[in-house]
Amino acid sequence: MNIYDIAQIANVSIATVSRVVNNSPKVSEKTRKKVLDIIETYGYTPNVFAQGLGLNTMHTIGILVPTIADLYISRAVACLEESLHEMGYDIILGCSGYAAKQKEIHIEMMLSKRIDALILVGSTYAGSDDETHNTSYISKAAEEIPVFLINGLIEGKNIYCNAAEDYRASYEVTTELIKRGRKRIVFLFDSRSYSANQKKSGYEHALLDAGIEFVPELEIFMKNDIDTVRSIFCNYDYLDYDAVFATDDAMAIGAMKYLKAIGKNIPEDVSIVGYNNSMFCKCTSPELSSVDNKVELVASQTVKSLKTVLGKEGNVLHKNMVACELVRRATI
Amino acid sequence: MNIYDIAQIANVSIATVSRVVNNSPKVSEKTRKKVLDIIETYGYTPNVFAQGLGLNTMHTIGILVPTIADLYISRAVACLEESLHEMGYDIILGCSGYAAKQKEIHIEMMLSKRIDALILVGSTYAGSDDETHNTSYISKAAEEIPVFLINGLIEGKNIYCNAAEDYRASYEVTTELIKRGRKRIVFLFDSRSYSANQKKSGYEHALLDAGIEFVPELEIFMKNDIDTVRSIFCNYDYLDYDAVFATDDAMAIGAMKYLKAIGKNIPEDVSIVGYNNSMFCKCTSPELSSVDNKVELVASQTVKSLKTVLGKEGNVLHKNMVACELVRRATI
DNA sequence: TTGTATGCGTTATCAG
DNA sequence: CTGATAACGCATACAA
Repeated sequence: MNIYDIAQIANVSIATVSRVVNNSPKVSEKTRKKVLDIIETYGYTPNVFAQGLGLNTMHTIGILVPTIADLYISRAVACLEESLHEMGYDIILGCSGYAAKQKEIHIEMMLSKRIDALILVGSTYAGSDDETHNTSYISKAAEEIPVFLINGLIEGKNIYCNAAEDYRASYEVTTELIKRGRKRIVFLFDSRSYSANQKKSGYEHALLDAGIEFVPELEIFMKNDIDTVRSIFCNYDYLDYDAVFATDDAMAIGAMKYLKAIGKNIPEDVSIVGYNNSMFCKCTSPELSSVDNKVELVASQTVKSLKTVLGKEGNVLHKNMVACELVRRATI
Repeated sequence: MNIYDIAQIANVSIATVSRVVNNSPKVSEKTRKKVLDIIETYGYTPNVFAQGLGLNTMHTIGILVPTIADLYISRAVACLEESLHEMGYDIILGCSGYAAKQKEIHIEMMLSKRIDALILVGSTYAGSDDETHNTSYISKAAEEIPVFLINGLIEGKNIYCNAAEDYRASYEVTTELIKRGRKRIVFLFDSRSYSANQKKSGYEHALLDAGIEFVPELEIFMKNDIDTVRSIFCNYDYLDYDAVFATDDAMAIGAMKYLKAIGKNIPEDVSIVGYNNSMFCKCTSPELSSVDNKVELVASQTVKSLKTVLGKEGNVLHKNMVACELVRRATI
């Protein structure tokens, strides 16, 4: 069933049918109704490929994530999908992992699908997880369609960034720990991504400003996995720390489990703060204090930017930051 | 840059370019190389819309989920995406929520995008979450393309089901609890979906077979949310239970938090078992015992089915079950 | 092995 | 307000 069939049955031209389908105002009510009825009874749906061929768009947004099996990312995608769906867009989802090569391949695949815009979720797309440290493939994509980063920052035309103020949040958390008398704060991180660097920097500056000695050994790079962290944490007893601040909740929980296992009291002996304010925080006892980096807010701001960019209505800030908030539970 | 441009530059016909692009064997090596070089230098990419128009496919698979912000579902999608991407498919993701109306709308939107197959993740698509109890919209979709259910069971042509053996798992868990001396086992569930029903049935039959009285009040329907469960659980003290078996980890954790708060010892006073074996299990203390329903396995089996159905190679079982496994941690 | 011609189902332009 | 017709870019049957 195509537009010709409908036209023939309705005794009109395909142009008229097309107008009816596309809600063109220049169709008489009578004709419109007649055509609409026939479309209804015969169950006609326009062929998106043919539409796409002419319009060069299929009303589709690409969302690329390192992995969807991550609480922070999946929340972001959930939020994005909801708004975009309401706007009539479909989502093409890609999970690229963290390797540059696969990121490029995925973006290329999406571009070839003629998406209307690309959303990159996670700071891995703005950072230096791999040796190349190269984000030129993103700039290249931005030559064809607008690119939106969530929690990443890349300069460039047609690239729009929405991110949490991780530097500030990290600075404030560290400052609060210091105010509470903590002097040897372990900083756990699992990547060299843009946001990880921001967090690290905030941590370091807070120490500096408070006149606390910065001990490089206290910054520990490790895998973001509860069991891994827990099992290797015994290697760091010698550090004699009184607080742990992690760039992700899972690492904080791994540390907490180790500390509890060796009989430490949380937070009396060691304060612990995680990041992302994920559901995990509610599972532990004591419940984990964590930085809420406002995924939903960042996501909805991203959609807002996207809307105005695609609608060509007015200007859009290249960079859009949202404030985080430390959620104090029982580990601080 | 289209096929005509390339043809002109290479001094061949568009047919030849097309053949080169599609790896047709009937092109001389010399011509192939020449065309390939030009394609490379000019950065030509076939227009998927034009391809789709002729072939009526864009090599795209639709994945519909109630929500992607769920650990079980996002793991399933992660697994699906990986395999499908390798096979050259792109993913169109939809988050429908649990209401029938939205499910239908989403499926319709996907069908209009001419996806090659539809994967429905979660038993909500096979159950009776809403009054209508109607899955005819799925059968209708199956008239156009193959539909694959993950953790759902619907009879019908062109519908293929892959699910965990929830009935058996639930039966076995309940039996194990009984063997350990538990007699009043609370069963927590949050939906009337297919798999929830299976679990409930397994629970009931295990009681029956063990000669334990089945107490309807012990089957409690509630929202699948840690805080909610925790806060309403005080209403059930009168039930005098000695075990809690939940159809999702979050509910189990909510119950556990309440029990710990009122001073119960886990598992001495009350045994607790969750479902899905999610990351949450690792966060609690004591760590939560939970049924591993093998998401990754179910997902990869689904992809396998999809592959043979789309490849029209041989028969595919309409129903494919995989065994679960109780992961014993510290709450049982 | 290569080229020609046609169809795929729309949208858009232009003329009526 | 309506209709005829030309793109849109590719795959493919058929011809050479």
